[in-house]
Amino acid sequence: MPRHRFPNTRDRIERAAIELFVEKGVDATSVRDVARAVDISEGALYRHFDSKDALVWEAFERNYVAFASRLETLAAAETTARTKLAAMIRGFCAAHDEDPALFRFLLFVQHGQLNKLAPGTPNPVDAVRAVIAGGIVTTEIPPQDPDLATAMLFGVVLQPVTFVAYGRLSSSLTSMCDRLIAASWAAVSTV
Amino acid sequence: MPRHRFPNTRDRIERAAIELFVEKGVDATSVRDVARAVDISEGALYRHFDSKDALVWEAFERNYVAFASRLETLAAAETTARTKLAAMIRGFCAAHDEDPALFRFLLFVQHGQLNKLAPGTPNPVDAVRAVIAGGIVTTEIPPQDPDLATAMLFGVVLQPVTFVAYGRLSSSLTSMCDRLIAASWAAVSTV
Amino acid sequence: MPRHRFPNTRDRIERAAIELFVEKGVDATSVRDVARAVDISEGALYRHFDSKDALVWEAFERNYVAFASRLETLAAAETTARTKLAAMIRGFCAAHDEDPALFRFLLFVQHGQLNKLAPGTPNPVDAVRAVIAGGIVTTEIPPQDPDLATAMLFGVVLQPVTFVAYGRLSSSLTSMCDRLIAASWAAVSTV
Amino acid sequence: MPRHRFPNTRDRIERAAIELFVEKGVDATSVRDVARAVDISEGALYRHFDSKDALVWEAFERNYVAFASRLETLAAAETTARTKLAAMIRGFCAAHDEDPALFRFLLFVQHGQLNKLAPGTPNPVDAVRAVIAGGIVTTEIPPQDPDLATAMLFGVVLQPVTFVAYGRLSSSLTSMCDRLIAASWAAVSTV
DNA sequence: CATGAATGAGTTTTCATTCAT
DNA sequence: AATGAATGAAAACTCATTCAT
Repeated sequence: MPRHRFPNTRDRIERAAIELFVEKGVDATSVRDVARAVDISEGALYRHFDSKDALVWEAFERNYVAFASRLETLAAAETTARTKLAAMIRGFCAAHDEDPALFRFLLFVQHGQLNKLAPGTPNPVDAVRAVIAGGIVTTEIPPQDPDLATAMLFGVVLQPVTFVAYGRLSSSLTSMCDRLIAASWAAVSTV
Repeated sequence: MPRHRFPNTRDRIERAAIELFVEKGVDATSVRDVARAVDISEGALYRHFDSKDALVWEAFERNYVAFASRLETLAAAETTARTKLAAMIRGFCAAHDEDPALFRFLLFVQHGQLNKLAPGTPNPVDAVRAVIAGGIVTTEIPPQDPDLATAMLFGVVLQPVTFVAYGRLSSSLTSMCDRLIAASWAAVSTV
Repeated sequence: MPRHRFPNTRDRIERAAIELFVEKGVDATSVRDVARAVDISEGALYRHFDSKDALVWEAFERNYVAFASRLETLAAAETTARTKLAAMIRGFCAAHDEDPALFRFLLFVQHGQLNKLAPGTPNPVDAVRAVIAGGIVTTEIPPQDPDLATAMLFGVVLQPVTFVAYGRLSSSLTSMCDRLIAASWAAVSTV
Repeated sequence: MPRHRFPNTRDRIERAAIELFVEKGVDATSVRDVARAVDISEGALYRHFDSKDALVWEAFERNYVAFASRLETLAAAETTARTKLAAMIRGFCAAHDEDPALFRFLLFVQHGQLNKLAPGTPNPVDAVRAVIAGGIVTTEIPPQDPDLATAMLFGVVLQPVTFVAYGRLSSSLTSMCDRLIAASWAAVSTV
């Protein structure tokens, strides 16, 4: 049951904001920039969001939690740590290729907001970490600091995205996905 | 080779700026913030830097190139791709632990400036990429896209730094260094 | 003689506005504040008042004139200047205690509007002044500037209200009423 | 030892602000209005005051406390409650006639700020109240609530100022001063 | 070299008011 | 009557930069 039938102003604002935030950064994007992109007045924007901060936060939180849930669902459909991680990495690649701007907003522009989420809220970092920690328990993955393993896996998957963003890699993450899965598993398994 | 034996005003400005840039972001750091941190007037700052942009750029470029040279020197002292990469990763870890603020400024806050460097200027990305490309030529490293391999290696090394920054990992990168070397090599070798 | 037996929207708006105006001041009270207090939309408020200024003015004028008439009626029932003034001061005290917010709105928040009333419109200042001027003519009150005498009487009666508002005096004016009457008469008689 | 030799910008801002605040009210006076009156930019004003609130507060506090001290000095030079009060009322009248705008700013526009002063700070209300309370102790003044007596005295003295402001009385308070003294004493003595 | 006052454009936000539904 | 989205002007405030001293 969507809030409105067709792309409403609120969603259009959020969308334009995400694109500008990724392009220029949050601080360098003014409320005026966003309003212009949506072709409404600045005042009208405040009917839909209490403040610029609220706009940033709401654009982040909803999508971030949704992405985490998506990852969790993908993992739940698999049985081993290895296949769970593979499914999740495929989820990262698919999400990136479906909507690179949103992906970069969530994982780069606003990733520092992660610790502002209410504790226990689903998030991609904890989703991956839980699978890795589980894999260590079942000995599928050698004993090690699960946080470090999580960091390395994120690095293998996300750093190529920044190379894409700066034109050093071509834009489809999916096309590299098998490689990212293999490399991630190797990184996590080699202690 | 410092310009003066004791920190001069210019260096104190650059130092304070880097710390503020890392803490709050470049846009959110005002010239006033920097001047206050150094306890000089705003006007005085302009005796040393033409503009805020110039301050940001000079703080970035000099240190970034110096770091790249350091990495290249470390690599040059080794003979195989594997030992070159290991030495460079040790260089990353050492640089981070010596000066985390500078490291994060160069590799995160301003990494997007990389493509504003004059082509051919030494930089860490090309330094690593060159070794990987060489290793592929000598068959030490399996054939693959050297940019993707470079991205993955950077990811393995840098992502843990962001986990350190957000308190998810303890602060010494050096203590994880051997692990990062092994994991990087595994990631790069597993195609 | 209320327009309707139960408070209609217009009256509820006026009432809420008066309370907010007294609490925060007219300028600091937004149309939105008023609309929220009455739980209607901002647009709806404009069905009942042409503008914020009109709301302020109508809330003032009607009640101010009504209060003046009430004072005049009280005075008319007495025969001497002294008893007329006493009756009017009792009227002030009763009006305050019945509805302190309205009283303060009329006599403090908007008292500066007094000179915007059409000349000849009944108002408390002229009501009191007329009795004092009459008392001077009949020699009940010693000869003096009737405006100054009016000012002093108003001061004796109204200043305690501000002390009540700031918590320096307890809230019932009626309980001090005899004292105010005696003091006013003394002030006006001592030349 | 003034802060600067000649009328400096800070003082000119404060002065212009007081006049505008009295004329239009604090809320209705914008920072732009003040800056224009002093013929500086809005930004420049913020070099001298942290905020509009700070401007209002600093303009109030310093002058209010100075006025209170002046009253206390006048009272201290007299020996009886009656002569102390007379001296203070002369002080009110003189202060008004010297600078009506400042007087009205302190005693009307911002009088509600009184309870934001740090407890124990000299202020006109407490100065008058102390003399009245003392007079009750020495039986110069009949037993009564000293707060009510203070309120009435303030009323007798201040209400004529509002009548001056609205053109109902001529502008010199000093010319009415003996009358105000007599009336105040009568009001306070008649219980 | 350094200061501190000044500027003007820009920021986020609020507000009274309008109007299609 | 009522709503809620929209507007445009104005509010308070910040900022990079300049310049006389």
